[in-house]
Amino acid sequence: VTNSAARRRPGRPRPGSSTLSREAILTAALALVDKDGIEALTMRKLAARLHVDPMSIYHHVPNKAALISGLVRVVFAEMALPDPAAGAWQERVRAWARAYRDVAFAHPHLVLQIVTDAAAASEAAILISEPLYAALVDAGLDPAAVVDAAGTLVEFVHGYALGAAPSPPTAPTGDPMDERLAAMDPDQVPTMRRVHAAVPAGGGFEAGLDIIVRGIG
Amino acid sequence: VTNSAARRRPGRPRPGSSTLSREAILTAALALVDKDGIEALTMRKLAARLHVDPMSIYHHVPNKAALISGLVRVVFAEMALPDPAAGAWQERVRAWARAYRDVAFAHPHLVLQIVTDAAAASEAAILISEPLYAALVDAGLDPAAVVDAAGTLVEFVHGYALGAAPSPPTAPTGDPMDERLAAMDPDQVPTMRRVHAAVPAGGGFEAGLDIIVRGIG
DNA sequence: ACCTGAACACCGTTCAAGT
DNA sequence: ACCTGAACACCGTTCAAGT
Repeated sequence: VTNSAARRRPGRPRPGSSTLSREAILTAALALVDKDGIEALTMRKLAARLHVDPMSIYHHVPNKAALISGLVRVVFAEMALPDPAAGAWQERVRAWARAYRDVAFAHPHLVLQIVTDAAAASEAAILISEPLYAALVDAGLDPAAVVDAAGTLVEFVHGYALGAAPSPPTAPTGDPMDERLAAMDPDQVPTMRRVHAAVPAGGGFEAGLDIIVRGIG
Repeated sequence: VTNSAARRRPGRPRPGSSTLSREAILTAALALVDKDGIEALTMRKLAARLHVDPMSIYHHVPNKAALISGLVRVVFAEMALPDPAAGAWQERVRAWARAYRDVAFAHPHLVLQIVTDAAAASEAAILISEPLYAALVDAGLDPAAVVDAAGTLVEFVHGYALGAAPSPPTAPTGDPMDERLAAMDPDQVPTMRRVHAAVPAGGGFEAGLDIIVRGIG
């Protein structure tokens, strides 16, 4: 799918020779991001990977922002939708949330973009929500409650995925929460110290699902 | 707090003349970010604002990542903690969530950093959580339930704040959800169309709080 | 000790030139 | 039509030099 690295010459490629395409660009970009992180996604590095002049990319993608939102679109399209009508609504809601979380987890270096572009994102992002809405309607909720429940769940998944993602380049490589807590004046955070001493970790994603599903019903 | 713009000369500043400081740098950086967004925060632009050579900043801040995490720290320290023991636990939890959300809303261009750095962040981020933990303990929850409830709430606020924040530079300027939904094949998203036709907007933040508080109790 | 300026190794993107 | 390469206007950061 790339031009020959050995002899790269200007001009329209001869017919039959492999040609650059939007799809090839997106595939290579996603591989680059998955391997080396979003900050490694550079028009120049991407071009090198495709054995192409950096500027060639601009004939298939208007700019870098469009490239990244194209990646988000690809990732959404990959989401494995859970079986639409299997089991009680509670379990369908849970299955949907796990599937959505797994979209983000499948591309940890892209979580930030997935989460922040989701609203403005593609058809794919909307398509994905249909089974969630269906499960909530089957729960007997009225339309307003469906919208609220879906929004709450989505925002929880977003927050969770972001927290579990690898830190962005700007983030400080902080001590784990427990160490930091241990170093603080106990009088300032008495409840937190007591609670965290008893239960260091917490139930994570599933515990959050339990709370939200219970709050919906 | 800045050196004279008119005649900027090398060498140690004469005693008495105003001097660069970490605090002055953070203040100027936060003002810059609040006004023009995070992508406008450049060591060079920041230096220009301080009437200083770009490299002078590096004597007070090790690098740009540390500068940004310093901003997050400043913002957390600004959080107005709700009155610790006022009212029922439900209302205290709600008040805490609103206060935390408002930290993010006070600096919309910094939401991404606030949300992603929160875990690894400062003492301030931990201090802030104490009243939430206290309210949840007063609700009669055991330690494991406290950790789970706090985590769920925080992740919801993170997701919500991120969704409400101004789009990052990479995000596509998407059509609003409703337009996009209207343009899609009705057979693909029947439930969503029906629900959104009845209730376009949803209850937003407060609706989410209702669901989570109910799920906790 | 603290600030400066040139320099290095990068960026995204425009534009004219190739075939 | 599609790819190229030089060029422009930026970046963050190192390093030696100033006082």
